[in-house]
Amino acid sequence: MVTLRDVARQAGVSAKTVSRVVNDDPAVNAETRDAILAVIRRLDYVPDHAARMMRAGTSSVVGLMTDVVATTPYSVDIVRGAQDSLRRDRRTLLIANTEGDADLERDVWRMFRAHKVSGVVYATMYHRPLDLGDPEFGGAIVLANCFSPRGRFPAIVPDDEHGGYTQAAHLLALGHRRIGIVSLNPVLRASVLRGAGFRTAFAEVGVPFDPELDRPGFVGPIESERIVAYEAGRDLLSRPDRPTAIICGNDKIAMQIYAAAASLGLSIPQDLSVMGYDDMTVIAETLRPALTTVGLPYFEIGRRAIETLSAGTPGAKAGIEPPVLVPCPLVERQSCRAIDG
Amino acid sequence: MVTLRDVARQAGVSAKTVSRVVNDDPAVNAETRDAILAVIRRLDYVPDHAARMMRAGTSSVVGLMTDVVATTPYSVDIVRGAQDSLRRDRRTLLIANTEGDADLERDVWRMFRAHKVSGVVYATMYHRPLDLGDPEFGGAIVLANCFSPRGRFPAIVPDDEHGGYTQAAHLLALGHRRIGIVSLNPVLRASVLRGAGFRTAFAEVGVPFDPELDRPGFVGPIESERIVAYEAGRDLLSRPDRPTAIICGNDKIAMQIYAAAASLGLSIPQDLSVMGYDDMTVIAETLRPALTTVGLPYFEIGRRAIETLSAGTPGAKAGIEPPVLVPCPLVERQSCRAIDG
DNA sequence: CAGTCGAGTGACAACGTTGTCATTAGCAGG
DNA sequence: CCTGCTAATGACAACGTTGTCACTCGACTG
Repeated sequence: MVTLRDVARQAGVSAKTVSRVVNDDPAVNAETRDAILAVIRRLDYVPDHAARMMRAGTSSVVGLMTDVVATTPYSVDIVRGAQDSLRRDRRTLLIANTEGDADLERDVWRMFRAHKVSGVVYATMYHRPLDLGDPEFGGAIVLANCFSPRGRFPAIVPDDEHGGYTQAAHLLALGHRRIGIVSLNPVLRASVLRGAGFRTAFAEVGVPFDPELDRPGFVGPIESERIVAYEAGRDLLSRPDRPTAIICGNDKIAMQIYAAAASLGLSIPQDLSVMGYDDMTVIAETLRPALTTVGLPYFEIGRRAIETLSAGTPGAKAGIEPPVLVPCPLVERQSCRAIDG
Repeated sequence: MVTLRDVARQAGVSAKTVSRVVNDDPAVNAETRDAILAVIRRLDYVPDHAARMMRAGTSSVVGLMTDVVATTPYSVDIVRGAQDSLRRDRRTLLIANTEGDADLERDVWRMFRAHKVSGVVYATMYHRPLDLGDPEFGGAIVLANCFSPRGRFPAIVPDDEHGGYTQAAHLLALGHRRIGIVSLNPVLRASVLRGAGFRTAFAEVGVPFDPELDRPGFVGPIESERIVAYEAGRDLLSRPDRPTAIICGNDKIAMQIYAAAASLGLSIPQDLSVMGYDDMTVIAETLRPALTTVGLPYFEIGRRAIETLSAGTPGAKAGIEPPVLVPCPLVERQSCRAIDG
């Protein structure tokens, strides 16, 4: 292994001078610097992270803790977003997931302490409140896709309310007035927020919100919920005054609405416009016609989480700060069209 | 920060003795050990990773390098599998992705060296050959979901050939004889291997392989390919001698086959059995009827990769060793049924 | 009883880096 | 010429841990 001293010996300078060059200390003669850089390249010297970390008392590694990665496949974009942001200053990501186990979580905090990570992002795989307890962690903590009830930690979450508004507003702008809703499990925060968004949009154009047209697409306790969007869709679409558009709680629901429409001989978007949520490309781009939907900005959430960390919130905040809301963009494809006449 | 010396002082012993306790060295008096453990718990002492790493010259961290995480959402299960295996010996995962950029990849190798990772898993997001060049990395390297052309590194890959065999054999066992195929982009290795699997299964029951019934579901260069499974499906299903079952290259293709069948008034599984591949639960469990498919064992691949690392292959192997094949299990749901008569 | 052994423990150095402080040379101002 | 200054560099210690070696103290062997 090539060390600072090896480089120093080869370059005929002291270790400290090499250290200065490595750390971009301006107090080094230009010629000396060039000579040392040449030796570094020749020997392919890489500074030892362990030694730096020991001296510095902190490391260039950021911890990422997740609950369950499996549930929504695209939520890993939080990880990609975080990495994208870290790469710029050559920092890296130490990842651990807790699988929802409290003991494991405590171990992970300990491990993060052992590694002297400079900060921790706690990311959940669906948007929810999170009580972090007291992690006894010295560095900064940022929540991604979740938020602490009393606002103790900075949090970055998707703007579900505005996302719901976007769904409804787009269909209303296309002239739809009878709009069905097949929503997420109502226990989910996202479901509640989006509902509020619908209502705002409906109210803005003076369309009454008809509870008859609002059905849950999932039933049962979360984690073991069952999707019933197909039945809900058939039900809505069999009504004499069937809706001309359906807002879905996610793209899976939309997928079943497509099937329900097909089973009743209805074509999308001629007879029915469908609006999804999540922008799971696997579904949205594969459906025929491709699905117009609202995206979950996971990548951006991950990126912002790291930036918030770097901005340096030292430890838990005493005051209450509301979560940062990241907008959910409309992704237009072919499943919505303007209503005739 | 609580150090070994703090614990030692509190317990009235030397630092070395505490070190022994922390490292499960048996040469410590039982009472001394208990006393020290009590102090450790009381002070919540966590051994400093940096210092250990510096002494040891290696760390308990394993590097995971990926090309592009985004493409297939479930391939992140490789990460989960790896973590599952690492957790047992309290090791952790340092993750970096290269986004396919060679410069970035070189940086990542350097970073891994700086961190003295004990080994590296290189995971690709679809099954493909990978030429690693000469990473100048001292530790063990294992490939996951990819393999080096000359077998220089141990590799763990899905057994696509047997997966293809499984798809065909299951339908043949149900009595199907006219079986259509809508396959992956033929440039993919998986596509070739599975094709060989089909042929074996067909040959075993003496059914001729009809190239007329074999259509690509994707066209165009990879990364910008276009899915045409819907058209391929309608085409196959409009034939006078239409197949009674269709084998799909993945679950997205299956999804379009469902749509194609619906557009022609055919019901699944009464009129047509459909067999997927990948077991993307988002699709397979949401389709009506739920999709019978073959799973990609990403979790297991990740787990085995770590185990292979731990088994300790020191550096690159000179000899050629074939990749380890992990079976792709049949996941039965409701989209295939026995043929009448 | 002297010598040997093993169990238990501690002193000390070393890992690679960087902060602190000291040192040198060169130069401007008095 | 001396003082005070800056730019450039180096000597040294310290970060927290653990391997090496040495030590003590009973117990056992011959």
